[in-house]
Amino acid sequence: METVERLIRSTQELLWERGYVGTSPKAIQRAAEAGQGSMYHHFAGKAELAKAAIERSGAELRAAADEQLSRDGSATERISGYLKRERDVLRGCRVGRLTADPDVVADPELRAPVAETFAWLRTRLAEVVAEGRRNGEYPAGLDPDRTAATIAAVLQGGYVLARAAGSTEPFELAVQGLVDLLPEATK
Amino acid sequence: METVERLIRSTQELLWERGYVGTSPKAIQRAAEAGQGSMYHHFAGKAELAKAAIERSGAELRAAADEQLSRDGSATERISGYLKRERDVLRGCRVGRLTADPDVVADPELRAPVAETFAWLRTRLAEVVAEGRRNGEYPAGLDPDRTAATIAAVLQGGYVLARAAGSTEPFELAVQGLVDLLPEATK
DNA sequence: GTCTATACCGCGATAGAC
DNA sequence: GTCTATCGCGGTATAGAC
Repeated sequence: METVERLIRSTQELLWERGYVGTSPKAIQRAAEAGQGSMYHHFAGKAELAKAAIERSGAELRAAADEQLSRDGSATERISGYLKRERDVLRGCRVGRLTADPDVVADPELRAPVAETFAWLRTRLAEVVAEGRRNGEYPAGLDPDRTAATIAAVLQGGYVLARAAGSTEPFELAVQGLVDLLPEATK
Repeated sequence: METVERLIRSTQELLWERGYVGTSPKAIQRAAEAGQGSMYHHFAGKAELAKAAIERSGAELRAAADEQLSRDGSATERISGYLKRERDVLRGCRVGRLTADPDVVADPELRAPVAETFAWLRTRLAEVVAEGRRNGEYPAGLDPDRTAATIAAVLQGGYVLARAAGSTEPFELAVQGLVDLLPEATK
């Protein structure tokens, strides 16, 4: 694999694990098996490399979510499938995690890919809810944008509760609790 | 105010803002207007001080939540009141934020107060849901533990979405979306 | 493109004076 | 109890050789 690629992937992993403040150029170089000079040749500094890594992680999150949400089935089936797909719950969300980092939130260049990822996700979820509403699965009164935000929040919050507990259980409870609350098909 | 008290409160603020890795003893001393020797006289080190600060924040979170959840009103009214009480949404949750910190999650001493806080919160919310179920407000099939986890997750996830967007809007959408989904009183 | 050397600063803590 | 001095280490980057 080329150096640039190794640098980006190593940065993705470290940002996921330790966040932006907790990730040093030196640690990235070690993980990527790249030298100091090599890293600074390809990237202006930590921030620029982080930006590339965050964009990559955002793209991967979108692809994975879209894969689930574009399957066949009812809206609830697709949403439920997305929520329950295999996840490394205790590692948390690689994109959502970054919102805890003040340096990421404060820097427009770094926050942008995070913002875009969740904007896309909420829009995509709202489409699925709207489809369910159109075909009579959901009542006309169900607001797609609100429901989409709730679904995305349960996931992100589920990670928080799981990491707090040191167990995947609260995540699974939260997800199942949400699925329970989704309106049943009004056949 | 006494030195110890100033140290704890300053640490609470810094942990909220910058997390554990992002908070240095020097920054704490500056914020608390305490000297180096003073801090190390009262606390063995950064970890011990952080533990005291996290315990304090957890106690404050529990008190604030209990205040809302113990009011008069239906279960949905109390839950809704808790979700919609005034919050500094863009600052996020001072306790939930810590789950992003690998050093906190890895250290049992630091994770314990975080775990206990959310365990308490989920239990308290489950009580409210169970009360709503007993008095006929909620159907018998509604699972209190699941629903409680979902409510707590929506809050924590709402913060994540809001910070990602740089706006409180996704938080408010997620909360309202959840309230919409809660069963209406079967009168 | 990648290497090594160098720089400056802040981190987290200890030591001992007052 | 609080102060200043000191320590070893790592963060983040620049410079210039190869």
